[in-house]
Amino acid sequence: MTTQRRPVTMADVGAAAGVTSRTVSNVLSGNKPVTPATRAAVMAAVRTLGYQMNVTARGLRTGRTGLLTVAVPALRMDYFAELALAVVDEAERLGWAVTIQQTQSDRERELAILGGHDRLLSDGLIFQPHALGPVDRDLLVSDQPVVLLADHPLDARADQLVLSNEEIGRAATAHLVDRGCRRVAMIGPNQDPGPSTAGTYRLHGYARALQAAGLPTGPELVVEADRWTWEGGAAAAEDLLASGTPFDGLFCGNDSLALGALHVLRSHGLDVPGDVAVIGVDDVKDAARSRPALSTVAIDTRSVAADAVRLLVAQIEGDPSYGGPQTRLIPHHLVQRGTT
Amino acid sequence: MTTQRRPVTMADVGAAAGVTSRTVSNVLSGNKPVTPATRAAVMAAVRTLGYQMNVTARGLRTGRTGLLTVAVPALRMDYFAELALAVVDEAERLGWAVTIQQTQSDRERELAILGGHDRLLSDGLIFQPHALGPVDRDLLVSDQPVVLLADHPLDARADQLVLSNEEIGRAATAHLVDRGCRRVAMIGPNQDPGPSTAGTYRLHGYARALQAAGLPTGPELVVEADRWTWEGGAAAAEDLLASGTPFDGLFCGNDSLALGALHVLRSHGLDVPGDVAVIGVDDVKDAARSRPALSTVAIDTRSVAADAVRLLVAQIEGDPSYGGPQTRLIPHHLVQRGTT
DNA sequence: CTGAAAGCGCTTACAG
DNA sequence: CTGAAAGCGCTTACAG
Repeated sequence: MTTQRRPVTMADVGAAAGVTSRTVSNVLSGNKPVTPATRAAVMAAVRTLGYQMNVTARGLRTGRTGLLTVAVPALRMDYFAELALAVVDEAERLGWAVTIQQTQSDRERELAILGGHDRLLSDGLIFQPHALGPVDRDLLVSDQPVVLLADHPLDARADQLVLSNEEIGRAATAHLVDRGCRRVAMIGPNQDPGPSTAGTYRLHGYARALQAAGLPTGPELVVEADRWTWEGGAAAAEDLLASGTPFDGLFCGNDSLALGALHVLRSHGLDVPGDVAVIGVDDVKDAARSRPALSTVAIDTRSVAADAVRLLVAQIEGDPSYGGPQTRLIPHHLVQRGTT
Repeated sequence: MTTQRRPVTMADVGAAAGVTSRTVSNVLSGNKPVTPATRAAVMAAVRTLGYQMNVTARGLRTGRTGLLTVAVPALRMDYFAELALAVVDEAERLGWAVTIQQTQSDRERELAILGGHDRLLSDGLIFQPHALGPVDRDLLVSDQPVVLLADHPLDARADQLVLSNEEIGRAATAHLVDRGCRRVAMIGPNQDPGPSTAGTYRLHGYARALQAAGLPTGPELVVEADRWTWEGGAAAAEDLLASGTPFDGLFCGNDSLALGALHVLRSHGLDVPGDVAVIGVDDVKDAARSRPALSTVAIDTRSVAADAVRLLVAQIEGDPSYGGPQTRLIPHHLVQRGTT
């Protein structure tokens, strides 16, 4: 059925319709006015010959591919998966397609993508660095349009949407204190892949909230989690319980950790929030569906994605309303549910 | 910082290194042997000038983009989101990037993507039809490499990975019967978007299992769900409870429905599996994490994705081991957990 | 409103 | 192993 014949070109269509490829191009792109009769003849030839535009050739000529790239650490992590899919959805709305790249939090890979060495077939990049930190800010300059999603403001001339991570940690912890917790543990900070991850900032906020309330802090209350996943949270909660450290509140670096920890706490017969109150960060879909439903500091990935796509497209298209690189804080808000 | 200068080309690199663009191409592609001295000179020039390959130009010349497209009904549905992301992950492993398209189960959009009219910048397509059915099989022929993920075998000359949907419905229902259920309800079948969706086939299997066991069937036991989502399952379960129809087993068309229904059943004070046993289909990530954990008929999206990518790449590359279009059944297996 | 021609930046037979 | 040149299939100033 699929005989290997030479693909139909605009010249072929033009020949069949009695015009040149230029007119075919004008008809299909709609860039230039064309008489109705010519348009009809061209469209008829398109159908007869089964013409399909060679998008690569157009891309070479126009310098546009119609593609955006979104690069996240790993899709295995619910938050990044939801974020990447939200970007796909928002971009589609504006007529752009998206390719998803995983950096695996690998420093070399992040540098390659940002620097454009691992040149991707796309017109712009939405990038969430994970292994790169403030030290690397000079590298964060590239000639490709880029929007950074950052865990802290970077001193880079690039559009960035920045989480208020310390404030998020403080707000979550303060909420636990407000709910009566006196010994608040935390699951989340990790050494790898870098010193500038969300966990470190959220830890600072956690410590600040406890100090402000005159409550105890200490290394025995803080458990590392290598992977910010459900499994990572479950394992960390097991460790925390095994350590024997008493605690009546638990702040988890994100919802995936919190949901895993919640599962373990209840499996050990603890009442949540009676024995331990639990709070996470992100408001992933599952947060509202757990039993009890998870309290969290919500980050609206849909609006992050929408802002990122809008900013990126404005850069790419040279939109006059685009006033140059800017840094915006990503809003967050507390959502109280059953676990606190 | 980002001054708009003419981008560096291979000719520029060649000029700086004292060779022509042909040699630069040979060095960067590795297609032809090059003397070490020449290679070193070229690489030095690449670094000095900050050369970045124009991938679009290469694509026009070679006829390859290095991109695959995966088109699913909607990312809002967990199963399709997990499937699309699994394709991204598996393709990355083989050195391909992926763009994700949503059809929104729209017939016109499905036809456009399949027919190649909405020509996408990619070398091949992994496609899950939702609105198209057996009636449309003639349309399922396109000149682009394609792998279909289907709810029923299509009479199309294309690679297809097909779910055994009727058998899945039968196995799930038979499991409930084995566990002692005598009045088994089902949530799932829907009229829209087409008559050939998974729900219809799974309903047949459900009915067959009940008849084989000599157990009652009937319209009052079957609740439609417009959307196969958590919310759809919750709403359907509310309807079922409100109808007053007694039931001690519940087969849901997929896990998302089942998890939503489970939530509602427990909110109404019902014991699962004591009062009602529940089973779903897919084995999405959340299935293992609910309380009680959800029994299900597991479909391994990772292996589906891996097979689809492998088949598609074999087609694209004209792999001699590729023996032409074939139909493969996607394996499934029962996973018993806490809800049955 | 349309034709003839140039050119986007690569890769690849054709020579040497 | 390398140079000079053609060509992939479009879009777009240049003429008319």
